[in-house]
Amino acid sequence: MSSVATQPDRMRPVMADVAQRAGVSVATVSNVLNRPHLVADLTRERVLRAIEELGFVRNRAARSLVTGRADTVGFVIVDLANTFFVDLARGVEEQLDQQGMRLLLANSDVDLAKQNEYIELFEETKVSGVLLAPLDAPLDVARAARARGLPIVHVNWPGDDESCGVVVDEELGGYLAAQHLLERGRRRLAFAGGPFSLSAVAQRRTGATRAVAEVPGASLETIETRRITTRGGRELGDLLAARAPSERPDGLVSASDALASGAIHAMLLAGIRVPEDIAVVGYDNNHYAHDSPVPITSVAQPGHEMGMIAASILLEEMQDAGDHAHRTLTLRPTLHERASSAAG
Amino acid sequence: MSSVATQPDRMRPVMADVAQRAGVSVATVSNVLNRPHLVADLTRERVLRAIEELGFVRNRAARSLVTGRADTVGFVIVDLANTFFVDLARGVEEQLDQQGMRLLLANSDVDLAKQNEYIELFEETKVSGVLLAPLDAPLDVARAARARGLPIVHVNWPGDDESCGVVVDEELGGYLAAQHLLERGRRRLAFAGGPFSLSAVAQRRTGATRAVAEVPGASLETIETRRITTRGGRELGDLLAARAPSERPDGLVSASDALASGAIHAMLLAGIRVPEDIAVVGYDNNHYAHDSPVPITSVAQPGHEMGMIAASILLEEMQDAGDHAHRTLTLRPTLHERASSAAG
DNA sequence: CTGAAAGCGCTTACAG
DNA sequence: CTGAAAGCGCTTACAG
Repeated sequence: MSSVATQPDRMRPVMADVAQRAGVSVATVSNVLNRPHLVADLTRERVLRAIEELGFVRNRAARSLVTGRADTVGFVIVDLANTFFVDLARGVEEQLDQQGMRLLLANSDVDLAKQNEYIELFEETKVSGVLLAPLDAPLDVARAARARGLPIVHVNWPGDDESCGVVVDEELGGYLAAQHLLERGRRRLAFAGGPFSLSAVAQRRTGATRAVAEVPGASLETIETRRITTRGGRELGDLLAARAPSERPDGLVSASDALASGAIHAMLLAGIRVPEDIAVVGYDNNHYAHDSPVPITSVAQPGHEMGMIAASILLEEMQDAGDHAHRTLTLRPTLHERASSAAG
Repeated sequence: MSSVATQPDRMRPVMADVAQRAGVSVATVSNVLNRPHLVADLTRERVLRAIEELGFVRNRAARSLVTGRADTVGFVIVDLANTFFVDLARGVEEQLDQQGMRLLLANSDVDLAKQNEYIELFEETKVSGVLLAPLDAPLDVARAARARGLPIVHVNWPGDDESCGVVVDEELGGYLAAQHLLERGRRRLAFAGGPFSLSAVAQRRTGATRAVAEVPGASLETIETRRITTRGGRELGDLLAARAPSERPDGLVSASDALASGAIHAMLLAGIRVPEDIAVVGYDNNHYAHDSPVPITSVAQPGHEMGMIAASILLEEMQDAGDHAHRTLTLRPTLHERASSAAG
């Protein structure tokens, strides 16, 4: 620009610079990097030294332009603030690592526009595949990208005719929670959570209903809450405390640990004993379950395992694009027993 | 491979395909995408239609190979399970969005090897800059990448002669916490946290010491814990409960909310009242602070703001590589008052 | 307003 | 074992 532009552009060295310094061709430099066994020992050492001295870093853009492949996978995550998804990401990374693939993350933050932008970014970047933990909304952008040949696997969301998915059996989770309380002798159960427009919450409730139907004399009432946070839980606890003791359930299935934690807190303050008066089961098995004044029995979703499985399905799909049969894998949640539902 | 490979390779369309279909040259297709004003209306429409019909997606690798630029920034994060860093990422993304830049995340998971791998991955991918929230360990890989011309800004870590950083004043945070307790009339303070090899913990302690030194008759004891988790907190609470009441502090500065939450839990179980017997201040202002049986007064770090600032410094560094003066920006933490330190 | 051509930094047959 | 050459999919001066 300026007339006295003496400042040399700090040029990042490229393969040609390495080749020149080592006194070989670029093909040989490339071979040292990609098929070192083809190169004579002394040549290889010379090239390696030149790379070292120059601080050469290979340009992946150029590399993958030629090979048509990338060793990177993208993961679009609906809500990183939820540690369940961080567990998922860890599982994915562990599986990918074993295949020498790298993982890049994007947080869509429960925003459909962002989710779509990140899917497109990954597609343009030519990652070799995408993992998508979507929000509860239409997936047409993902579908279009898939139609163009980008392998996409759904995580925490079912697949369809043209894609795979890995989910946890939410219905079973609700069933296990209610069944556990019934086994403990509880008969007047309540299921709390909401809004029921969230499919996971609705399915958990369905499971609880099924368990109760199997036991004569048992009943289930439904309490729809506005949210499944600790605040929602405190409102729930206050609501139960305001009832006459005979009108209260003796077992509570809560759609989240946060909700359970808030409810327990409010009930303890009101003099209701947990588990003696009301036994409680939470959902998610996260820190709320451990750190509540009364440790909470909880349904755990296998996040890490789910991530590993989703990653291996994606790898499979990336390899044999031809004869791959799409499927949805459903994992089983497990119940972790703690004080909040101890035998009364 | 097989002899009857009749299955046509599902070819992703490239610019040449679009050009052919639209009856123009690839240069014109490129112009439609990059400088649409140079192209006649009718031609542009024809090209756009061809793009649409073919489902053409631009190859970023090829693009950035030519331009030498990328519109992507990478963020290497030490621990995504800590919501503070998720807040940070949100701030970064917001700032980047305004400049039309995209953000890719990588979780180093408190693992130095991973941190280094991701820095190198981003460098090879030719992102235009990197944000690094590092672990408490040597940064030579980052330094080397910077020396090769990759702009890197430290987040939650100070800069040095050749790099910028954005940090929170940890010393001030410790000072504010202790000062608050002193103002509430507490005189026998304790600072709990650890290990002190973590510089943030050590600095918070230094701040608490300074506040206590300003008040005649006030004392501060230090309790080094093995970790700053809720479990560490319960051990801490048990330890305090085991002492004779006269030997206990009347104010506790805790290096994290998790630690404070665990300690409060254990103390309540032991019949120690919070805040009457011991007032408590936590650190981080995360969910533990809100959701504890006794809501916890806490020192908040401005994660979102920090992310925005770090991103704008990086953008600045990416633009004028020449006359950029490296600096470290220090943000002030704030105290959020809750029941755990209410006036006794 | 449009196109032919060069070139970004690599990898990969193919000769030698 | 090594190198010359073609080409991956784009963008950008430069002619016309």
